[in-house]
Amino acid sequence: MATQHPPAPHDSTADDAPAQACPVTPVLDIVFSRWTTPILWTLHHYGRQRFVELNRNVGTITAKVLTQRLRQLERDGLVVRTYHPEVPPRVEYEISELGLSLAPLFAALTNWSEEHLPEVERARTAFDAANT
Amino acid sequence: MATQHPPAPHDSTADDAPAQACPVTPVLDIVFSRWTTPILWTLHHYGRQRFVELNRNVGTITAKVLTQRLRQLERDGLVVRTYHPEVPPRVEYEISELGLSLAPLFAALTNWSEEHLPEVERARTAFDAANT
DNA sequence: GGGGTCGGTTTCCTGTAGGTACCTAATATC
DNA sequence: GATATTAGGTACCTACAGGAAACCGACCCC
Repeated sequence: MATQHPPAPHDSTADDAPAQACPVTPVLDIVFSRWTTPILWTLHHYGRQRFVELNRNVGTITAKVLTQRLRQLERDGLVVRTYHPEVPPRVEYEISELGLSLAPLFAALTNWSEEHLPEVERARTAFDAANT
Repeated sequence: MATQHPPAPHDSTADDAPAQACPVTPVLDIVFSRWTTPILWTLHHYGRQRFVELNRNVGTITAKVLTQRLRQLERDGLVVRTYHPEVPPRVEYEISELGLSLAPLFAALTNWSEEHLPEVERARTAFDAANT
């Protein structure tokens, strides 16, 4: 599960600790593990949706992976799953209040993207040009 | 290289496009691909460092992966590599100005972490308790 | 001439994320 | 009775990221 970033947490004994102390690491596994941002974004953009809708609206994700990610997001309290025991079963997903609290973070992200992405682009072409 | 998030970019034709249009996706590959945050954090925390120092200061990363990530970060313009053609070669890495522009983003991240991580913790234990 | 240092590079090997395909229960429709 | 539907679950397989270890060149020390 915690395969995305450095291995062991740490007892946070201040300064001899290397980058495990990097304070953002745990958040990344929660919010920025693969597919989670597109899912959250889709839920935020289209509102509450059932499984198949979500499956269509998020890009090319397969049903298996979608359920995996949704379980994780549900476990972390970022999305709410409501199951209706009807005859063709109906399940709806929506963003939780905790999930909505990520909004400023996403805003900061898009903001940085708008301001600095072209600069990254330029750096890349310059780098590639320098290494013929 | 772009293995972390949804497949193809998109010509951004507004509304029929699904989650590829998620505006944060490209930034994630740049800033939040594996090991990049610990590296950036270490460079920011300890200042300019040479390769072996960095290798020690970032947690358990291997030299191979460290060079890969540093190349990527250099190419994206987030770190600056200075090579001194001395006898035991000396190479120093430091955060670029563009890299420093990520500071508010990291701040937002740590801020969210401090405010909401316990809530995630609670959600997890509640979820695990509900699924005996 | 043997060993050490620095900044990598190369080769080999493995774990695992993720894809494909097929299965289910319960009903409704044809 | 055949077929479709929903929300997944399961088995199998593959690709690739990343770890381990050996190697390198140019010089220094001993």
